[in-house]
Amino acid sequence: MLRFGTIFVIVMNMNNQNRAYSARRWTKQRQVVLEEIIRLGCHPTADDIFDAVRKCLPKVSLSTVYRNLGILIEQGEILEVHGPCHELHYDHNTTDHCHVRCSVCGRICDVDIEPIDVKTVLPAAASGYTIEKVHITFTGVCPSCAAGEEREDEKR
Amino acid sequence: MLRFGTIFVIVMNMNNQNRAYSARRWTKQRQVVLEEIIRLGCHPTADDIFDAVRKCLPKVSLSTVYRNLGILIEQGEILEVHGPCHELHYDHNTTDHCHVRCSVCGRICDVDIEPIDVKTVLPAAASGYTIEKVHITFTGVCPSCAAGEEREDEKR
DNA sequence: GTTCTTGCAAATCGTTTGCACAATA
DNA sequence: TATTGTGCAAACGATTTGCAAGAAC
Repeated sequence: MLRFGTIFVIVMNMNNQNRAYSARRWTKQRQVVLEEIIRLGCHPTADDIFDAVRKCLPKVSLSTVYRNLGILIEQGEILEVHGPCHELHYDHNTTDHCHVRCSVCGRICDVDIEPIDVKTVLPAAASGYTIEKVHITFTGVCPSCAAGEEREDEKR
Repeated sequence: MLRFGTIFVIVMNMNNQNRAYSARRWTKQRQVVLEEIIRLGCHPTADDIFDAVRKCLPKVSLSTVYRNLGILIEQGEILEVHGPCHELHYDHNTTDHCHVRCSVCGRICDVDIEPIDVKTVLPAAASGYTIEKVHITFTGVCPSCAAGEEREDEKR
């Protein structure tokens, strides 16, 4: 899926034949979804976000959370991150950065390294490709799991 | 999920209380699944593999394909790769390598670059983490889609 | 007042599981 | 012959969609 950042409003309405433009309304639900992603920090799943949002807005529905996640992604406010399982995680840090995924607890954290200079590896890498993005994800054991790894492993 | 390569036989039977060991049988279905992944090349999905296998074995079921994909992963014969959508792709190239994902056609290809020297970025990257793996995925437009991109885009 | 957004329920998609029968070692 | 693997159907979890009522502009 291509992402267009802030020009989403045009993309969003490609099958809305009669109108060239459709404005988004800023709703309480969307605001709380975004706030909770930021507050929760370490890359929550849709379900984590749903639980958090429900504390503010008890009547919110899961589909509203999903719809707003989609909108926030298109607006470039958040990013999708693939977790170790088959669920997506959401990240409010939209700058270029990498992720570390703990293979024990499954938590995903940001890595603030100097982005590897992709241009130096690209020509050999993918001849003919026009590269738009690079995703780098490390998998390993986080400090807290390393400290108590036996215990963590026994739990599963 | 941790992978243990060829020692899977022990891991596989953790809840098979009475036996310490369980041998895998080499079935026609498993063989064809592996053959088709190799033949199809460019990282097929479970469904692609199912379609291909069905041409050899018309009565095969999708669950058999999934079960054998799981077994082949545990045996270290193939790898899972996250695609652009919510489906998994499978890769018979189990050496260290990167992927390029075309944002137009969605195809995933291998990138044979000299793996970036992870050790040089690691200490700063994830202090305290014991890194086991690095996944690098490029997103871009492949040569064939770049040539006919307008047409491809119109199709959707 | 228009039309975007919501909440609900039902649908969908990819994947997994339970079970009786078939195949492998 | 013992036990693994299969095919089928039904279950599953994550996500999406249709629709009528509600909210934003």
